[in-house]
Amino acid sequence: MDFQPKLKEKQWDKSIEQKMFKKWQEEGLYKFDKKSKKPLYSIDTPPPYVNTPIHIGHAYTYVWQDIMARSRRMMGFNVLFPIGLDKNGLPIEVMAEKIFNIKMHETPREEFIAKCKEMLEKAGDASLDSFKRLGLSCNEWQVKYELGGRYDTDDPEYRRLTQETFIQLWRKGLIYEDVKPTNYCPVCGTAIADAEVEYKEGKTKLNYIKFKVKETNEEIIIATTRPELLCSCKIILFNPEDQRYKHLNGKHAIVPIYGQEVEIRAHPYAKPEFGSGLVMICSFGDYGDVRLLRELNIEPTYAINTDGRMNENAGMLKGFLVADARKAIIAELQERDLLVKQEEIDHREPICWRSKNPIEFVALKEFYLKQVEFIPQLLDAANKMNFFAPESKQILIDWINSVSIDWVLTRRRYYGTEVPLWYCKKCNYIYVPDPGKYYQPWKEKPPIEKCPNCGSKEFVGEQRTFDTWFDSSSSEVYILGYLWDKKFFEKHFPCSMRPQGKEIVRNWLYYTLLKSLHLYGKPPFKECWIHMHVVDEKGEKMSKSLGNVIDPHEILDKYGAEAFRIWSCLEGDITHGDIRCSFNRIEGTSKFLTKLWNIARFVSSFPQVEKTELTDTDKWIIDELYLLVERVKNNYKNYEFSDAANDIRNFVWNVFASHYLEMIKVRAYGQGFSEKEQKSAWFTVHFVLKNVLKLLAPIIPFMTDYIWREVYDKESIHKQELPEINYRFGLENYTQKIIEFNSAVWKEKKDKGLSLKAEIAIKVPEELKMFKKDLVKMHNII
RNA sequence: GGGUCGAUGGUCUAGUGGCUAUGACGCCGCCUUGACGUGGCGGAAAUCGCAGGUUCAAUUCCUGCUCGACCCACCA
Repeated sequence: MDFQPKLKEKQWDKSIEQKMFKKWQEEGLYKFDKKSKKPLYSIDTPPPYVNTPIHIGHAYTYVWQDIMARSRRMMGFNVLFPIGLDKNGLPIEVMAEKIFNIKMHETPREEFIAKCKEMLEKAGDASLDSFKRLGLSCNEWQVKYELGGRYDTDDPEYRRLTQETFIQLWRKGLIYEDVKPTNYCPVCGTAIADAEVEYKEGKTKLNYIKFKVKETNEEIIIATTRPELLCSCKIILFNPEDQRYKHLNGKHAIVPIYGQEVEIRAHPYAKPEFGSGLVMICSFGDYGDVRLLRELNIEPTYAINTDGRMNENAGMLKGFLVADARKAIIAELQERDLLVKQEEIDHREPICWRSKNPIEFVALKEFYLKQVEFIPQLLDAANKMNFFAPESKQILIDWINSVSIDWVLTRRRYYGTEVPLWYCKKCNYIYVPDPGKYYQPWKEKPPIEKCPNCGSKEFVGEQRTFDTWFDSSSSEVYILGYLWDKKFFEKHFPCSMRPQGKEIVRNWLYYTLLKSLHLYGKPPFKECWIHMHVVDEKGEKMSKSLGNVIDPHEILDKYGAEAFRIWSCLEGDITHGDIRCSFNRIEGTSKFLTKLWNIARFVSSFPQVEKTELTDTDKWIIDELYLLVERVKNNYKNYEFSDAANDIRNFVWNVFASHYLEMIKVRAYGQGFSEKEQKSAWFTVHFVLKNVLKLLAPIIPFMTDYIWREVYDKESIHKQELPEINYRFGLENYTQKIIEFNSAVWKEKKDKGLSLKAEIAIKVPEELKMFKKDLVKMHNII
């Protein structure tokens, strides 16, 4: 009998991948079925920034999300797996400013927005192409405004949702307006949230300045890094334990140059060992100042304006930029012999996460969302979500516990979701529109004729936009169809899964939790998968400045998506720690693809037959398969894809191929065995292959589907469920012994310089007697 | 400064209070074996980050340190 494999080529052809992807799209394989009776599994994927190409970390984590989607689909869930693109906020504006060489605040708003759109248009959807090459099984790639649809965060519909959440929060009394010292980036020209503040290590000068004590006329020395803020000095502190200054308690100091009298007081904030042990508290030099003036209930004097320049409170420094003001005041102090010395010190400066410029504290009237008073509820809700890995939950808990002021919602930017408010020109009544429409108050009239309060017909539209995280933190509401199918939303909220990076727990996950708790009274997700980072060979973060960033396109071009996907599982588990990648091994891990391919080729050369009475060897491998299936299904359930992949590889290569297939080869060819025994082998090889393909389908979807369709079925493997093995024979304990025996025979032949086909006289151990016939034929034992 | 996590052959990983520490990639040697040389068999290669401690016994438990990642923080 001549056996012809159904798979002709000797290895996987990666050019098939994109053909398969196209076929999947044509078939609508992953389209979301709203009417499905299956339980829903919804994934709130992180929308990547549209204008930056995806890097290796993205590729890795989106592949893992795809494995989540595919494995849940094969576990019988109706999977909602939409893809979004983030097109909101500062990064878009900054990019547009750079490309067109314009300044936002010097450009008419309409025109600036048009420029942003033009830029986004040009940038295209490059990152989506990468995702398609990786084979992600998202429901839709282009269709918008429906369940499973692709979305952009600057879609008018998305913005309508953002505005609706604001209106609801407003009506619940959770939003208020207040003047507070606010983190402000003079370069971006906007208030920024605590979560947007970064720190930069650097050197700065600590200036020792002479003050006079009013009551005693004695000279005291105060060290400061912010001499330009002398004008806003409010109080001077020393440590209660500091004997040097005890006598000054309750006395007053006269601030040099400006002459205001400020109290001197004991307070533990002052550290005796720093500077002179005396610290001046200004409004505001840093977070310490903000906290202390709040604590001591002292009215601040703001010295810096929103343009980053000193104001009239700074007297002679008025109009200077902060950095220039510092130079000028130091020169003035030297002139008047008030500067004792300067020391260079290391310190950490708060900077804006986007512009990387130092932030200042300025007085701004902004809208706030209440969060501080909800910390116990937030902790409670956080604890109701299931985290993978469990220890990741601590990142969220720690952040919640550190929240100390409410969330500043408003930004003075253009390319963002508008705050939907109008103000009555006459009586300042704040008009909040009904939800249901996307509002642009800066260029539209309000949807009412006259002020409900005073009857005036003149309104001013709100100019500000929201913090981008205010948009992002409703993504799970958006994808669950809130805007288009409230019933569906209500039935399926909370969302099943939030996959995201550990670095944005404090904003994306936290803010989503906050809004969800405020609006729906429960946590937004059932499960959160928090991933660590892909780092370079040395364990260091990949960044453009270090030049160690790896573009996944190189790998996709060279090895294909399947190689990348199997590598991303075999390389390690990004849930528990950073992944240190070394790409010289991607070639090695992808060898498994070739092995699997050839196993399938071999198996495909035998006829597919009905189950007959099985031989013991066949029963044994099915027992092994059963155990594998149970372990892998459990791995999939718990998102342990690395364990699953390694386990499957080990079974397929080191048990099934190396031992089982070698043992049954002669029988499958039918030499010296009955037809019944031959058919038992035929049945078993296909049975194992079919189930192995199903187990691997979430990880390597292209190749498994290709083999499946060539060998088994016209319909995609991705319509199958994970295997359910109903046979048990109790023979799994023999595996180790079989492997040992075979290895011993091979070694013996090798040691004797014999060909593997050569006859050999060796005794099959008594305990392996049930496999004796196969073993004898396999090794040509005489 | 504080917290969390990580560190196992050249590389990536498994693992455990106790025989000669798992597997893979790479490397070296040998081998056509009716799927696969993108294969098979064999081999070399690790004082399990460093220094202490607990224990009869530690890679595994404890303490300190170094390095890396992430987060937090009020040192002017």
